[in-house]
Amino acid sequence: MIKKEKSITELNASISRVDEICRSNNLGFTDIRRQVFEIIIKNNKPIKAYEILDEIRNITNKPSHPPTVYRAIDFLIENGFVHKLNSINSFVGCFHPKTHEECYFLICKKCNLYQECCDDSLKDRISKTAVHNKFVISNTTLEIEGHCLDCSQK
Amino acid sequence: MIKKEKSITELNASISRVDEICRSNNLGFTDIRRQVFEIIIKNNKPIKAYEILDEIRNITNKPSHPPTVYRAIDFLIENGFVHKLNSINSFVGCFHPKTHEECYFLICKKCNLYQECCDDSLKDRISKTAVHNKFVISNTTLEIEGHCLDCSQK
DNA sequence: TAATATATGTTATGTTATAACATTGCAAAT
DNA sequence: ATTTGCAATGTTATAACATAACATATATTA
Ligand SMILES: [Zn+2]
Ligand SMILES: [Zn+2]
Ligand SMILES: [Zn+2]
Ligand SMILES: [Zn+2]
Repeated sequence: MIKKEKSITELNASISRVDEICRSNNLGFTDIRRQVFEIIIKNNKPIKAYEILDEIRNITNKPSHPPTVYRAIDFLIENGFVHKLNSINSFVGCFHPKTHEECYFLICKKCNLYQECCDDSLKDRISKTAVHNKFVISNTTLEIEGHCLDCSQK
Repeated sequence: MIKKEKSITELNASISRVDEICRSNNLGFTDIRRQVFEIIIKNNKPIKAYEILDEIRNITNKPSHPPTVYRAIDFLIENGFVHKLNSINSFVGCFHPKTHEECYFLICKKCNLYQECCDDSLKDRISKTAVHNKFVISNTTLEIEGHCLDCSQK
């Protein structure tokens, strides 16, 4: 059920969409930010900050440092283009930025593939829990780890 | 809605319950493990590993090292006595160990108080999402950050 | 041009967590 | 009673993750 691969078409669409959003919101989609976004979104699996850093170094053949990557990640997260998976200190691209506030995740421990699962009923249920506790949500981390269909059959 | 304080009675009950569970399951509730558990549960708020380490050093007046604390935490988490909050790299005591598999959390960003919110409807909704995606859950991180009633009124 | 703001480069360090190996203490087997 | 095995802890070192602080560059705009 978790898709094995995102197609080139999907990847390009994602990049274009972010490009478009940045243009129309006057956000500087600079070279570094674009590079980091592409590395994340093309990776297909959650990727770690220092892995991104390694790729940047390979691509540019210049010295790069952690703050460069973390700043780009911060920008991408702030604007909803990328999510952080707190349970595994890794980052994933968002395939539907700006369409909702929160994204929830299924993460396969075996093959590392993940899927955003943002159904409204889940969102509603979380809202209700908050309301019931008179709690005002600012952000939600929902990360479901386990095994995808393929991996649980093996 | 988030309770300000756990009473001494509640704390003692928690410690006794863990003691009991360990005894009846032949788990070694050693001095260090007990100390770490007490520090966590008495703290009332999420506590960080190195804060625990500091407390241990204060209590014992002996050199202590990170692995000591992390090993104790691992033991406590494995047995459901303590939870890790991945979104803030902190640890909290569980006030109803062994009564269910997963615990979900409301965490106030302002006053740092937290609450376990393990209602079945939320659990069911997460299960359904997993089933719908043919996904077998091994563990779930659900951490809702925001403001509690008191803090959102200020 | 000068002033301002935004982004990036660079060095250093802070924070969180674990690997690897030595030592201790206790209990079962010989 | 000694040896063996095992679980827990001690200790050193380092890995992995993240940010502070300040310098430099680049682009807008007053
Ligand atoms: Zn998303
Ligand atoms: Zn899988
Ligand atoms: Zn719990
Ligand atoms: Zn609060």
